[in-house]
Amino acid sequence: MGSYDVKQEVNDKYSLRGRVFNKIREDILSGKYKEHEELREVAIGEELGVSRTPVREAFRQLELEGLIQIVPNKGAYVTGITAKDVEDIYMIRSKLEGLCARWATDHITEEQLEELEENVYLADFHAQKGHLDQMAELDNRFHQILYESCDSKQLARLLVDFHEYVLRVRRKTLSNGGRGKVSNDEHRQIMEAIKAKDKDRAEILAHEHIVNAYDNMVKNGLYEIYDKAEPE
Amino acid sequence: MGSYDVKQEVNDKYSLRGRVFNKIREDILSGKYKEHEELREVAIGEELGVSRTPVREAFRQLELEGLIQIVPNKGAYVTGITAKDVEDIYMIRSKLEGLCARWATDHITEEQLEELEENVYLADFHAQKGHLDQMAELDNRFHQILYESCDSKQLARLLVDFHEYVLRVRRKTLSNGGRGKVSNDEHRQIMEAIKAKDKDRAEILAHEHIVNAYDNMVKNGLYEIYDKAEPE
DNA sequence: AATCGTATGATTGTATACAATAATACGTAG
DNA sequence: CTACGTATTATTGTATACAATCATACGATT
Repeated sequence: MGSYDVKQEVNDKYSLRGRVFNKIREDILSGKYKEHEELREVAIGEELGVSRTPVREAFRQLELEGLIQIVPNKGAYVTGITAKDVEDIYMIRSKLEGLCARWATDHITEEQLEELEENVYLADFHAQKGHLDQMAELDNRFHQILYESCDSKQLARLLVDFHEYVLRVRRKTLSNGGRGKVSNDEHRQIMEAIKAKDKDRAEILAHEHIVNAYDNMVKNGLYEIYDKAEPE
Repeated sequence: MGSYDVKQEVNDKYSLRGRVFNKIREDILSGKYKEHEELREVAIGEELGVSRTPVREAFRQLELEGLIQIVPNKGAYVTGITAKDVEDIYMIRSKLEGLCARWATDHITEEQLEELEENVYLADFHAQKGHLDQMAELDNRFHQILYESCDSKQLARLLVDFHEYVLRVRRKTLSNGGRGKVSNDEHRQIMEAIKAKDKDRAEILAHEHIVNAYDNMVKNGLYEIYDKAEPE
């Protein structure tokens, strides 16, 4: 029942092209390539040991994903994420995560629900111990389970994209200790709403969960590193 | 203020690559290439008078847009849209159109609001006359104005994508006379809510507008042409 | 007759060669 | 010294050549 691989069916990691794509993508997300940095086809090709062709194809896809911007006959540049972009994305995500939780309430399997419970309890433990890495891992997994159990390829694809996109920012915020516990409490409430088959409540809680995450981020001023204004 | 070109900034139509991409895309959307049809690089290249290279790059992008599916070393196939895909996309869109109307309420300019009013009145006229083509055109434009006036690149990009995606289906439903008038009445209500700066109402109305459009489509059984089951 | 294996052809994947465009540096004219 | 124009170089855009993979057909073997 409602469960398929949410991770990149497109661009299988084991083809050359897939590897090139994922590598460049990862390098942008991880911050190796800075904002507005120009990416040269030959340089990246040499680094990965391939010719320009696969690199160019990867560029076209990265452009569509919004990670780079290609200006014809000039070059490819890492897109700058503005503060407004971050806000917009979080607001959009909040709506979609709500919808996802609603649908998950209807379509989640026993196994998935159990993993969700387990996730919450485990995260509680790590929160007490202050294990930030495990917390981050469990947080990712929690949302991923929801994406898988909403039983919608379309929605899952969108949310996975946004989730990874937002990692560029979130990578900084999770090291901020305070919210870990609170965030997991919200996870628990969402999980319990789903368990109780209360779609409306699940949707509202999941929606608020993202809004809260954003508010927390803003409060801590964790995204000031990004452009205030539109990049040119 | 809040107004930039919502139409494909990516893939400028005037580069070769952009033209190739848009042409293939259009041919899929228009139904020239049927579902599950295999697209061969050389054949399409010859048809457009270009080599395989630009075609391949376009393919990679179309894959990411979800219009085709590339299986490594085999070929590119037009993706099948299932009935569930259509439903999911409409539900997702309904949420996002709601958000868009909310934001548009805050950021719309005088000029945009005026064009919105004009649009509604004009559409009323054409509805009475039964001018289906003009109705469709005005409907597109109505939503486009909202995308432009929501003042969010991120949201606008998503909605434009979905809107065009959904055209594959909608192309059939607009020829169905009944809803034209009702749809435009809903447009008017949305426009008036925005004019009155009532975000909550604008959001709800825009949301319901899409849900209604979907319900109408289902009622008329206009998407039975699509796969009932997952394509393989 | 059925099945397996091999050979052949078609198609995609990758690399390279060539063309077009843009950026830079330099030299000359004012 | 500045400004303009030209030459040079670097980089992208496109086409083509070659390699790898897959599908098909045919024939041999059981």
